Amino acid sequence: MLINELSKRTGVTIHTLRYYENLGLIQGTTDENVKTNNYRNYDETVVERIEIIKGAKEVGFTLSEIRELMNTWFSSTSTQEEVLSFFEKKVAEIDDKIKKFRQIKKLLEGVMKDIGKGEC
Amino acid sequence: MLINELSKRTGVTIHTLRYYENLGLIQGTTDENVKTNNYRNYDETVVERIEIIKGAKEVGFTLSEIRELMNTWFSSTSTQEEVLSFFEKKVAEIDDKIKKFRQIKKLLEGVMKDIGKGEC
DNA sequence: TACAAGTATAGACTATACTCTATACCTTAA
DNA sequence: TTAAGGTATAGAGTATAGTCTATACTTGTA
Repeated sequence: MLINELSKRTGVTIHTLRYYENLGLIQGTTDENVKTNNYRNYDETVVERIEIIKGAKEVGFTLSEIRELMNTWFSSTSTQEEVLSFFEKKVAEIDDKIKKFRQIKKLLEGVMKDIGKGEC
Repeated sequence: MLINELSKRTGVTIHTLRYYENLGLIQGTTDENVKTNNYRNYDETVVERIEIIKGAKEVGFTLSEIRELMNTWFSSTSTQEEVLSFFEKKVAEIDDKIKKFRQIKKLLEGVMKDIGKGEC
């Protein structure tokens, strides 16, 4: 698919998709048979990558962290140990964030309970 | 305490503290008896507010969301219903983020398991 | 009293993640 | 074939959240 369809499929604007492509987060392929243009084609794996990007962004990863994560994921130059330790680090970070979320949530719910009782 | 001590107590730089004060996230008081300067004093409640800011930032709230949250929290102009619905909305957002974190974590752990088995 | 260190204010600068504009070229349907 | 709409590239502009610099005034200690 071309960039327009990719944009519609993912809900990400064309501008942002090009921005991601410049950063190396996604990669389209040009058709070797067509020499007249430089139109890039994007397949289903690109759609998947964008879904990963969207999810990872929502939970607080920066674009460069996401690039690092995906490069590690899809790379064959890293050793198993490198990949494992990178992912373990990320999982630990996620656990930490979940813990912080729970604390804030508890705090908010505590205040809500007090309000309900008219103690505020 | 003055801004230097506040900075040391909270681990937030003086520059950032002034930035927060400009945004209305914290508020120091000037001593009425001292007319020669405009030095601001910060009490323990300011330290607490900064701890709230730090926590909320870590779980992905923007500074303006935090300001809104704290204004609602400390305000007496909002009705109970307003405060409750604001907090309920935030708790729902947190639940959503925790869910997303779990998904990403599961994804990462799935890959790690595959790597462990040598399936990658 | 001199001077180093602290404080306040304003404004410039930076990084991240877009978002938009200009320009130019390509494709396709009427 | 021409005009509308799609695509690529470069670069400018925006918002958020700092971070730094310059300037000027204040305070406390030697």
